[in-house]
Amino acid sequence: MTSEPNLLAVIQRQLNELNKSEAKVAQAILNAPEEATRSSIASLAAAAGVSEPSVNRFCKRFGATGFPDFKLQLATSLASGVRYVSRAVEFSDDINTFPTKLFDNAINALMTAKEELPLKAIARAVDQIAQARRVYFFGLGTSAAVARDAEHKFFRFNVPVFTHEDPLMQRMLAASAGVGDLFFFISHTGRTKVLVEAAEIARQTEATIVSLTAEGSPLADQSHCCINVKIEEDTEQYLPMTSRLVQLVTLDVLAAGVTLRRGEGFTPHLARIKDSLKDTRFQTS
Amino acid sequence: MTSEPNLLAVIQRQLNELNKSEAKVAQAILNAPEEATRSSIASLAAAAGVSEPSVNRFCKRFGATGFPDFKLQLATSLASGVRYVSRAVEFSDDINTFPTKLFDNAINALMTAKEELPLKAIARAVDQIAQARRVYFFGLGTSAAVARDAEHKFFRFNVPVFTHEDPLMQRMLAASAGVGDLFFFISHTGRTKVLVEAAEIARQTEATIVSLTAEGSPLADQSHCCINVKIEEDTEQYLPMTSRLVQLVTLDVLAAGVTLRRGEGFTPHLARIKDSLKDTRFQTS
DNA sequence: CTCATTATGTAGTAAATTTACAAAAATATA
DNA sequence: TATATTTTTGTAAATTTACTACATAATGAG
Repeated sequence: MTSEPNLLAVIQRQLNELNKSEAKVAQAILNAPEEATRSSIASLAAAAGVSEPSVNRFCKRFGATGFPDFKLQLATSLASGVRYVSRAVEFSDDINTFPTKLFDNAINALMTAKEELPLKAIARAVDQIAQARRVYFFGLGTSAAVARDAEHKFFRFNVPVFTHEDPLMQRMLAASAGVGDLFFFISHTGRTKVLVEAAEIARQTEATIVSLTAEGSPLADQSHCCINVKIEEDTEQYLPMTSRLVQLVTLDVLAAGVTLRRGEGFTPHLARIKDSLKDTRFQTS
Repeated sequence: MTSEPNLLAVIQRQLNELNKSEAKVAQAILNAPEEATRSSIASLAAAAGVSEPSVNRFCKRFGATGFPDFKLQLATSLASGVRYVSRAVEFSDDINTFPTKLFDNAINALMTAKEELPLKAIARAVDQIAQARRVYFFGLGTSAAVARDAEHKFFRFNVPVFTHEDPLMQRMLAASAGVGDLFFFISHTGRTKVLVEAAEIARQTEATIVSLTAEGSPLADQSHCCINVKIEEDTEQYLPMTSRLVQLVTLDVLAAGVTLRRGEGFTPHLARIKDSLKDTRFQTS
């Protein structure tokens, strides 16, 4: 089954590559998706201002066998509960609308990322992490929190893991790196100067450089392995919200990959770590 | 729209009360529901061994306006039913399966949380944060990274924000709190001793205590306001993965809530913060 | 057994969808 | 710039699909 998880997102993404009348159809559907699932090809054609065959061609372009099949896929996609592609919070929103919007945006971002996971890069990064003697997670701003989260995950693999938010520490550690050291840089844009500089410094050593960042960015250029996660544009203006979620889950994937690499015999080790926390908690009554 | 959660269950339940040919139709649909959504009224009638109008009548009996409408409802019902299943990573998984599983689990966790958002608690927490003179975000382990992330978001609101991972610092800060101070505790279980103790200490002051944790937990008991997000059980044994994502998005919701509270006039302030980062990045070529 | 009621199917009709083809627009080429 | 070629779009006819009205069959009551 190759049914797309979110048909609306796919339509949204391809909006530019459509020709005039197909774009009109796309817009009509995006405007009122639920209605589209209920309307006939004639009424949708009218709503979009195009002819009926244009609607039909549109449907086939998106992998449906025809209009009814398309409606079915659309309905299925909508049923998942994520209504719209990506909706910005507005000042007119109230408590009943904006929380849902934010959750929807987060879900959409993960769905989009999931569709285009760079599996080869991930596999390679797992290899490199599994072999590393020491791993440094470096990020700044929001990505610093992501790096911190990664640290909490990866230290479980018997590999010394370090995080530093201080750019000067990052530079110095990069400079003193050697064989077996792995620097893992996290950055949404891949253009943060001090981080890129740290990567440049590390690059001059024997260390391996992996980055979770935008393809083609200065940071990616410095990396032996770049994991480029498809980032749905953050629609909100001032807070990076969705990109870090994708980063976190991607790091989960890497952690799981390393665990699988270690094999079943590694489970007791993880269990011991888990047990060590037992006494820090109040028991469930 | 009062669409039933599971149309198949409804059909199953009414099976006895149907007359002969309607029962045949019901059986045909129950045997192959997915296929039914794709077939025409003629082929379904053939499959059931009845006439086309019988199928049509069957559809109307179950609240649909006709056969196409029924198919739509059926498809919707099938889609939403399959959604909420999270699957654990197994040692037999390979690179093509486990990344998808992890993303699916993350998506499911967010969808589940979205269904049962504690809007009143969220609204209250927004109120309290918006009025606070000082906000402390405290978490330990994975939640420390979440707290760090929150710090990065909330400092934008002109309110002094602090995070400390050190339990001793947390205790001391809690002890010296006063009116206008808000302690925001983040904990998946709500049972981490040192965190609960810090909350108890803070509780003896004039400070406000908000927590993002499990309902009914010791930590929740200490809080003036507890935001209980529905946590899909982490199926993986050793790494808390999905719960922190829900926490992060919930904090995004709170941040957005505070922004909306501040009103449109606040936008320039946020823009200034954003601009301040401009020179830290390499320009896009 | 007959009548009334309900259930089911037949056939025709209306609607919706698709196909084939032609006109129009856009693009490339001379 | 004019012409040829390709792509896009619409028209109209063909086909498939769904629905309605009505007739027949089955069921049950008196």
